[in-house]
Amino acid sequence: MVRAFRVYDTLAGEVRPFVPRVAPRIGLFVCGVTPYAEAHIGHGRTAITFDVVARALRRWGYRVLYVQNVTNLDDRLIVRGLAEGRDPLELAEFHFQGWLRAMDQLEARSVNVYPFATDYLPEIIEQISALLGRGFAYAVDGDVYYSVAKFPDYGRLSGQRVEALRPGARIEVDPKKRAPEDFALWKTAKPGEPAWPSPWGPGRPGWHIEDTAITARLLGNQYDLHGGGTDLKFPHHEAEIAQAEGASGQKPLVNYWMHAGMLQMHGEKMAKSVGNVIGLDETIRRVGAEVLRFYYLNAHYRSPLNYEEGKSLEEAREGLATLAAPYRRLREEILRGGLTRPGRELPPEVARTATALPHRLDGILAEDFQTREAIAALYGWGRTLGEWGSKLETLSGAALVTLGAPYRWATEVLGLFPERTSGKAPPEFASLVQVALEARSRARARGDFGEADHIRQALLKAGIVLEDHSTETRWQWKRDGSG
RNA sequence: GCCAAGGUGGCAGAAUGGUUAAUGCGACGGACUGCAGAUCCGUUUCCUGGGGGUUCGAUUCCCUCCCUUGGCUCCA
Repeated sequence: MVRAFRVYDTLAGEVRPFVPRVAPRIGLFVCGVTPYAEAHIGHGRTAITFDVVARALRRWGYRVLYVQNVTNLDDRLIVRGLAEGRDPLELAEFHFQGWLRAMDQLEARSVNVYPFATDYLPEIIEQISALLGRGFAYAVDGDVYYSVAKFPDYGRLSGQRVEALRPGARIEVDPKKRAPEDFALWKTAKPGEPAWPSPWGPGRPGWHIEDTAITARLLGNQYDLHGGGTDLKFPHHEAEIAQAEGASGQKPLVNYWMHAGMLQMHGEKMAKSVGNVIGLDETIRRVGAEVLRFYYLNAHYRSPLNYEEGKSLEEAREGLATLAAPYRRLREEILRGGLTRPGRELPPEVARTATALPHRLDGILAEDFQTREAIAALYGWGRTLGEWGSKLETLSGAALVTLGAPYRWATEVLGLFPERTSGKAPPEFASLVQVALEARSRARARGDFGEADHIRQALLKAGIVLEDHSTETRWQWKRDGSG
């Protein structure tokens, strides 16, 4: 019924078979963004990683509930809001809408619920109360902290020993804490800050507690799969385990932990704090969402991916173009003749390969989501398809559809080659281009290549790329003049 | 300092206890073209950080050293 697969579990430190708690259902939670500013391409990488995970699981017959939280209240939002004279909640909403638009362009629509932290205040307060009641937390003048010493497993996920930590290495230690490793569950509001009522006075939740309050409500005290960037392993995910298992008394919180590798910028982590970020929106505008998506998937999700300005995405664009070209041709052929077009059938072995390849690709992804391996295999098929070249015209509609099967797999699982091409020109535009092409053909026929090249150049400036073939000239609409 | 993940061709980046270590980019040659591009064919045989060990055989497993990246309490 459902396909078996294996995944690298951070807690186990190895690739192991995935067993859902209640097959075929899988509860998936991924730490989402804090929308205090425009997202960068590092955030995009994590989102695409888990988008493919969710797509693959669904294809394999699992019923996935994919939850990605939105931290719409936090210190950075407050600081930013104050600086810009905007309400932090409104600021969060604004940037979250931008995030959603980017996700839509990137074909990442697999999230079922984007819960906002502020919609789960009752659950958060309930969980903090439970932790206080069970002795895992303590209150100090309106703040509530988790006492890490009460939770012996703390540090298991990241392999850290609490004694070996260096307090204050990056963040200064809050003097109200009993121990430097303790973390805030509830924070008193300072004047002018957004605040919610609580048994400990008006304030707001700490960062870690929102996730476990949300998952307890939506996915239960225990669930299957938790994802996020590796930078969240410690302390965020350790804190989640400590909170949830402490509050519910049930363990483990999750059965599998997946962590996506960092996107690096010239060998350094891309982060606002480092000041080396490249915006998600501007990148999508510049190279197109599909190129960016391909760039992410052309590496293993756990490996660090090094971004080189002026090189990485340009290389990805070339690589994607090579892979996409034969499929574009195939699609044009299908559109021209339709599915019912008569013609030759495929040689049996070609048909067999085309039909079997998607299953082989599933097998590759079922081994810890090796998207790069799958893409490598697709290139092989692309070459086969390319060899058919002009012979495509002789094939039946059904044969053409069969040839496209591996690419349709890529659309379904990897989200590449979307049917909806944003660079599609409207019909009236197309007929204008056609007029120009006819003029150029006449010029070429009479040997006036100066005029022919002039037309070609003029069209190129408008973003139209021509390809002369033996019997016709095809054209393609590029997103921008640079491509 | 401690913990974690890595070091593979010109570059990016896979995989595996065993025939020529994938794939892409780039480069070069050829076909096609008025030219170019796109596409197709071919070439790019000397690539697994250093040093030990286990093994018939190591890039893979073990030890050690060096280097890079991430984390060390509100970073995806």
